[in-house]
Amino acid sequence: MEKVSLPKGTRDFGPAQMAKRQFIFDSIRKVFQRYGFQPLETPAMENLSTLTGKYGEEGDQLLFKILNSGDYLKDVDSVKLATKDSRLITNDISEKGLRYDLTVPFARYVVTNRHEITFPFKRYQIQPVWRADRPQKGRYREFYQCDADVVGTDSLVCEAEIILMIKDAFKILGINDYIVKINHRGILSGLAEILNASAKEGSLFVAIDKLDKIGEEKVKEELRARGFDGDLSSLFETLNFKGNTKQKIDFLGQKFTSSEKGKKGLSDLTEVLSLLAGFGATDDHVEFDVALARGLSYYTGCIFEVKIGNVSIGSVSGGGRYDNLTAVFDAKEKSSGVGFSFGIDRLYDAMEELNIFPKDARASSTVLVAHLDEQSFRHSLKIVQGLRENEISCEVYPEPAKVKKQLEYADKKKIPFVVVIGSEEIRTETVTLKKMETGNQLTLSFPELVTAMQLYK
RNA sequence: GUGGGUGUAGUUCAGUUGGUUAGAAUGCUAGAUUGUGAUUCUGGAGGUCGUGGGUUCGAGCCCCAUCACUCACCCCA
Repeated sequence: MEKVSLPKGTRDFGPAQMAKRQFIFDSIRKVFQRYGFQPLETPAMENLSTLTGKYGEEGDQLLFKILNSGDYLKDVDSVKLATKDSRLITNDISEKGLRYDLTVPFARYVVTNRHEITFPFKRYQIQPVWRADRPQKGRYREFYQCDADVVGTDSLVCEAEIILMIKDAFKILGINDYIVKINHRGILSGLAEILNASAKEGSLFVAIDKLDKIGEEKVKEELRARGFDGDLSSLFETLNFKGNTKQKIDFLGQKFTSSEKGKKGLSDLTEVLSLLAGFGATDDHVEFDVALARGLSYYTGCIFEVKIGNVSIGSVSGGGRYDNLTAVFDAKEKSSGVGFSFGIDRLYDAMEELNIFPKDARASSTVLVAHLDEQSFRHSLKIVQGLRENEISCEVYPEPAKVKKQLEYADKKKIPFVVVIGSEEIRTETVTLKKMETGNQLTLSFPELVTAMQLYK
């Protein structure tokens, strides 16, 4: 057994995986830029005070904390230390933590740089985040998020554009079977009002969010366990209502006659769909799901979640509108924001499961130049350089070796073409080009080789 | 934090009620083929059976502990 290993929940990405990952990164980056978002990067670590308290009690426990440098125990109160309760001394020995998501560092950035920022500010950010929870399928301790957020406008155009960006990205990635679920925090509040349960919204939402996963009976059980003992039939009548988005909105309109929050939610949704139509887009793949609940501690408006069909992976993207994210850093700062995030690692897992990565998601050379002896090795250097001048990625086998060995190398690295140089080729000023896939080979002049390779590209 | 499952060759896994020298596939390596890979044939290397203890004449197999990995719950991308 190897003694060296990786921390739990972290992974290496070899060349084959990186080619696929970069295909996803590039596709998403392209979409973000197409919609006018600008790149931003923030440090891997933030002050712990920036991070704590933003993700709920559960989230605080999942933060990776960084031990202070130096003799960090020296000044810790000896009474506290004697309790052996590590939570009591966390703040004394750690003042930095790894970021848990990209939204909070973004809010911190907006507050720190507000004088330089032109609002509405649209930024995208593709960086790793870290969570100290127990890894399982589709869940890692280090993973990438690809966030796009707009801060400083209430316009529902942003919501509509989020839907458009998700559709665009999935089109480029070749994912056809997916659902963009949309709901509104106001609609959830409306449901709670009808049940006279506004005081314990949180546990209501967490329970109904599991509806499609565990079923109606289990949700009822959980609700009763959480103290909802009244009549639940109206709630489930609403949750189970079948129909298209417009029918759902009409149906809820009758329920929400007395709920201002509910009505606001419905009018926002209606407007988002209307704007979507204004862009000339359909609402294909978009589903209004009354049971969708997420990010309860900070979302205030529309909420989104994206699921891919026929894969065992949870949601691959999510987002929503938060009215007061920056207010947690500065009470005077109340910029409304809206954004969403792609989970790259889950997209990767889903695409791998569906086997839909393009065949040419490859990052190796197009051509390997092989040689037979010292003289042809020298000659092959000129060939390689000539190919590079024509922007064809290629490499020369770096030492004398049997042709067999050089071809095996090309085969293993999935290099599609090999140019063989020997005394015959030098004498006639030609090259022998072999296509690895078929084994066919032909004799070409150098300009013909360049043309052939450019056509292939 | 709670609960299941699995640890045997580089990798994926067999291994009978406990019985002598622990196997296969694949990969690696050398050759058949001194200008041709992937396909074919022949040979070779590679294992402290996760670790520590116990039961037994005898343990890969049974018992205990421990570690690692993995799946699920809570929560989340």
